[in-house]
Amino acid sequence: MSKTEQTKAHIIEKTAPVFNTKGFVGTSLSDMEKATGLTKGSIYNNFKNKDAVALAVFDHNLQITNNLIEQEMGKHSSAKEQLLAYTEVYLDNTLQHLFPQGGCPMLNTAVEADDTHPELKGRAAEAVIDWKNKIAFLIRKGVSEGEFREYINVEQAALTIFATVEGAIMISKVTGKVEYLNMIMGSVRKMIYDLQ
Amino acid sequence: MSKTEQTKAHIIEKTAPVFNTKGFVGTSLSDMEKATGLTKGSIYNNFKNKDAVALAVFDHNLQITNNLIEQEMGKHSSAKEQLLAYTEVYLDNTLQHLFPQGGCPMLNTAVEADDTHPELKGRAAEAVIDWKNKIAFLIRKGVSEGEFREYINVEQAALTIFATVEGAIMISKVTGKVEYLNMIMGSVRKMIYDLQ
DNA sequence: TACATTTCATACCGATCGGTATATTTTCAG
DNA sequence: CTGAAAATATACCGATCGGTATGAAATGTA
Repeated sequence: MSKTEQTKAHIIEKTAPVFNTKGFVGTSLSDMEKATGLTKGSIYNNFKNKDAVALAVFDHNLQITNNLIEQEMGKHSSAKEQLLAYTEVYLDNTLQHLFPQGGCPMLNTAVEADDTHPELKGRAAEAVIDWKNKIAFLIRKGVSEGEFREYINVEQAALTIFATVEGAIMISKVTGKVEYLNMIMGSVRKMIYDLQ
Repeated sequence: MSKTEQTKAHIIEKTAPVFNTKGFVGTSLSDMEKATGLTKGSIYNNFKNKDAVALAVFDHNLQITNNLIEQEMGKHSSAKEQLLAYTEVYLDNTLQHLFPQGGCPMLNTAVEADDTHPELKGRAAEAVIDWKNKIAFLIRKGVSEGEFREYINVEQAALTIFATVEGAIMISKVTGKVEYLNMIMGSVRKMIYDLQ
């Protein structure tokens, strides 16, 4: 790994939590200097501008989330248990441990970039659709393997599970009540069981 | 209504959509000047600072949302139909008409103020709990009137319905797909029917 | 209608914003 | 070990940030 690649990775890793807590407009270059221990000159030698860092950071945060969840899913083989593993990640507060201050990067970016930053919005939209498809794939797998009943509206079920999880994160973060997260996740588990 | 009260109302009304689209940090005083047609001097004669305007704007946006939904609910008397009216508001895009660019103020504020603005976060948390309680109240009403089955975990059901709706708004806004909103709202309707 | 009060605009404040030109240091291949 | 290239720091840019002191205009009451 060349020096440039090292520094790039360093900038991304160190600014990622800042972007995830303060948002894109809320994160200044001086914040980035503090987080990285580097100066603007150095940061701008590795990235074209703040936008470029933000986009790289989003990809990074997303990858962390995806890796964690897919790792948990990998521990199981049946569709039902893999879907349950998805909710387990939030129940155990594992994700909260990875993003102790910022919450879900997908949710944060989607809500902020919505009407302000088309490029980030596009990335967030891709990520959302990607996750919808992952959940849908698992449901279809469960159907074809006889684990779930037939005639499920797969898209609808996948979207609903995903929406409920993201809503749960918002609610529990803003109220500070972990029990809310657990209760809603209980409902999501029931949704998954009801696919049988 | 005195001049001050008129101007205050004018500032709140005109800056409300700006705050809801650009967020708190993303909205500058010059944005507020443009939106109101007033200068800083005038704005600061009516409000202590930007924070004070933002808080008043949040209350205003919340009131608009609440008024609309409660008005729709008022058209019905049974708990089930009142709950369905809650989802109807989003299905019909009525709320989108009120907030054409910004989406749900509760969601936006909750996500942004989360780790950055304790006062706004507090307001958003209150609003979230308030809505959870409103939904819970309706469910309890349905139970006591024999419309819904007994032994429902009311808090859980209320939180789940609310979380799913907010998640749906996020997903459909960022992807630009109204059909996603409609599909998830279909699931919420089913949740309500399943209370019977 | 006179006049004190309040509302609003102008002009300004220091601080910080994102970004860049340039000098200095570090890296690394020959 | 040398020297060119790359990486980093310094110093600076104009613009804008949130906020304020002060003077002009509108308001409302006696």
